[in-house]
Amino acid sequence: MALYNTLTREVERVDPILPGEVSLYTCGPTVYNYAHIGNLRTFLFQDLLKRTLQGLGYRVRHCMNITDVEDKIIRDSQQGLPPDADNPARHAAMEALTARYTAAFFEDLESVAIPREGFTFLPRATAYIPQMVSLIQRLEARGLAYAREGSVYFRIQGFPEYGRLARLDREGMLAGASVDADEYDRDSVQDFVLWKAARPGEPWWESPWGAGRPGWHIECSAMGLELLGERIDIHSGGVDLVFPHHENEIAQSEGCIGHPWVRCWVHGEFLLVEGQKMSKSLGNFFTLRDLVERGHDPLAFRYAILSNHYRKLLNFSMEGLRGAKAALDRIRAFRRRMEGNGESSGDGAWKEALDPLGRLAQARQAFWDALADDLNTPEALASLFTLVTDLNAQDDRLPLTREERDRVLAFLEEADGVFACWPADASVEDLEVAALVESRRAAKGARNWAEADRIREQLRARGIILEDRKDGSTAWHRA
RNA sequence: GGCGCCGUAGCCAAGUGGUAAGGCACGGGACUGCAAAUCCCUGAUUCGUCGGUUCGAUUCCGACCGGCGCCUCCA
Repeated sequence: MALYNTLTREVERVDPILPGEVSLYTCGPTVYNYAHIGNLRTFLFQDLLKRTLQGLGYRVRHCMNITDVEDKIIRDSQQGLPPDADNPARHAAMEALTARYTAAFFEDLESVAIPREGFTFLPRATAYIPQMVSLIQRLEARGLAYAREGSVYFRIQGFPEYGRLARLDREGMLAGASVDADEYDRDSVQDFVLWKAARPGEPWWESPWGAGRPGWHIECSAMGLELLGERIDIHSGGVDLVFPHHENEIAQSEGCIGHPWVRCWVHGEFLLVEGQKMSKSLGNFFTLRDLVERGHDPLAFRYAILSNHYRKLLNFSMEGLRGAKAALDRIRAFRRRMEGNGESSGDGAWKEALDPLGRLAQARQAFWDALADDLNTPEALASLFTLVTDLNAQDDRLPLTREERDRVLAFLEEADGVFACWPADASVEDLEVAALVESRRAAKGARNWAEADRIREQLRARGIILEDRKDGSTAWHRA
């Protein structure tokens, strides 16, 4: 497995610290609203990374944080509370908001085939306040943190490595800095906050520095160190987290433990919508729920995202989403075909007979090689599609044997372990559909085409597409 | 100003110092009661532009044009 490491700006082999096991920390959501499709792209990329590692035989210990304390959460949750509301009431209001959006978040993940059970740890920031306090104290003891008026800051000057991940030089940072240096009294404007003193109207926790709440970056350091340890194989997030979030995580964590923390930093690119950055004012802001309301298949969205390389800017469009659905349908149709027993039309020119199992082995190799090479999904899918084309052609003339079909199905299942877009149809609740198909068969037998078409249309209206076969049988699938 | 990314057929997109994968859409044909699915055929003499290195560059170097990101809200 090779990945592009932001730290070195090169594609590097991943050599896990423990043989056969990869520790993976991914930056999760801030739960103050529904996730938008850009957020989802990042989570899908992380899911792809995990599934690929698993497909290549690694066990993965995956930790994703849930950020449930943060400025926007506080802003939105405290509205409507009386000015004199006490701290327990403020916490309760905050938890009500975050519980609601956390639940919505996992619903969204489920519908794009990211199961909650796939995570080893899903820590909420507010459950790790003691660990954060302890981490800050250790930084204080090492002279890397200092308190000012109830807040605590990280001293950049004490950490020479600062800026390495984002490749920022301190002079440049100073020049470009646009900070409200008045708000807090810091030694240097570049110093960032580890612990924020409570302000009126905010929920707070007790701490050695008085009432306050954690800074944004400290949670990931505290939870990562606590749950995955002092040496982590891979840490990932969206590109926008490179600076300052991950840079600051490195400073905090390594400043504390005194040695390198994460081997490989991996970042997923952003999503544009119709050529522009998503924003509510441009009217191109979408949540997954918006797409589903418009009748789109959530798995088509998953496919649309995964069929582009994670390090490239992806220009999302409805046209692209429809294209993704069409491409996906081709794979799904192929799967159904392999589940059946084959029907040869037996004539027509074609390329040449091929050895199905040999061809399959070749495609399988190419598929995994592509994924192992920095998650090259476009190439992996290309190998899958050429297999589909070749075997369709072969099956048209010389039906594959049952054993060959089963071997192909096993590979499709294996590939779906990563893409999770063409699962086996598990729905059997449609005895009704079967009954209608049967009565249509009778109508066809009587050459009553009008009735046959009427039933076809009736089913189509319910999203069921019929496929008449040469042997007189009729297969069906959902649109 | 600093750091960095991208520009390949109508759209999406992989890729390599040796002559352009794959998907969607389009068109023609086969098959079909009609469909659906599938198959066959068809599309860049060319990889933003201009130079350079080379026997040879889309791939390396330089300049330019165009689009974009980060430089303490942000997936």
